[in-house]
Amino acid sequence: MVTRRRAETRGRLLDAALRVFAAKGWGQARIEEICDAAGYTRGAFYSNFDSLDELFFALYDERADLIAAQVTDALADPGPDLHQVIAQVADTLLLDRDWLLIKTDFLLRAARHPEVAGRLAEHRARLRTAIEQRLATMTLDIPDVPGAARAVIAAYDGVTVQLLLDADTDAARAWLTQLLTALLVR
Amino acid sequence: MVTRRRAETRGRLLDAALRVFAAKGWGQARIEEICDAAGYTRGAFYSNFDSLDELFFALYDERADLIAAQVTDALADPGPDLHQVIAQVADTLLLDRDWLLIKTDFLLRAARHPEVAGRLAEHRARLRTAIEQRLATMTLDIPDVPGAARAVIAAYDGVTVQLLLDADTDAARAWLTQLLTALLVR
DNA sequence: TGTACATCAGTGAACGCGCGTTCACTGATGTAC
DNA sequence: TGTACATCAGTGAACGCGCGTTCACTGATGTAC
Repeated sequence: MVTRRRAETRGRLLDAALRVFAAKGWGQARIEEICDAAGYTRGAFYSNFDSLDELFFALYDERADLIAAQVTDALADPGPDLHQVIAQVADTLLLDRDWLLIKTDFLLRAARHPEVAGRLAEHRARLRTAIEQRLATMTLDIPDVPGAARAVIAAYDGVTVQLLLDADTDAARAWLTQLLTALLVR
Repeated sequence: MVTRRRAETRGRLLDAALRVFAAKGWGQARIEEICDAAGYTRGAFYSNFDSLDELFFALYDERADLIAAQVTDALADPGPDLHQVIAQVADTLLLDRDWLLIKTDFLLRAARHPEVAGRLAEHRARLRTAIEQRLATMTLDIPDVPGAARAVIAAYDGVTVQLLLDADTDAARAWLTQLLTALLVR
């Protein structure tokens, strides 16, 4: 049984980790820094996690679930208009620059350590499936739905790079909307 | 004056750094590991560079110049056919997974440390300009050339993510070709 | 071309700091009566 | 609801390893004659 105190400590450590990992990046984030940010000493960390990697993975899983749920949610709304759907996707995917930073750190880990790649692949597959299902129910004819879904993901990844560089979320959303329109509206 | 010996050592350290940085990533690459890979001891490193960052930046600048020159070169060839140009761009940009890994490390550094972002922005601007110039001379009418060039970059970035994950260069090229065709051929 | 000398480039042992990890401890939390 | 006790969660000092950095050194390279 997990006591309330324990769950709270774990939660605060995860929240602090999100901020510290986003700011410093995996490999530069220090255990003590995360504990400080969460208001604990290092022992609290070792009482809840075996290693920074475990914390990083827990954090990734937690946020990936959250994002996937948000996207699925946004897409479940049966808006009849493709432009509306595109705007929804753009808004939902580009919410949080901190998450994009962490996700990119994770991408690099997956690229360098194939045994880690599964987690990321799964998350991407979930997003892709949600998008596919939405595209399939559009009134518009999309000849190659799986291809179109992959194109949406590629556009998202491409715009992510730009957003990481210029930190202009509004511009990124407009840009993603424009790209998706070009890709999906023939 | 830089002696031949010195230039060779520097070159070997840069070559070794490319491999080690690609394999381990910035932040995990150790000075000793790079020196070992280059066939030197740590003193050689300190005789040629002040810090790992300086080496990393030197490496980035060197490769960025090389890639920019290759792209400019490939695009200078006045192939009359858009499809041909697209294939050339796809082949030239997705040559070297090691470079993509390092570039993505650099992207994250730039995202977290704006004072570093200039170098990357400059490199991207060079690529974009080369693409713009090529698109402008096409016989086809492209209504928004700067926008199309940015779309090419976004597609490249998006496909890069996929290539980092699955390490399938051929698939990535085919995929980039397909995306560029969808974006440029209306 | 050969020799002698000066300078330079890379060596590798030594030092020390940052940080991960451990552990005896204490105050907080939950349970039994 | 109050008290006594047991267990648990987080504390923080201490340890030690990995690795960045220094520096006295030596063999390599280049120059002068």
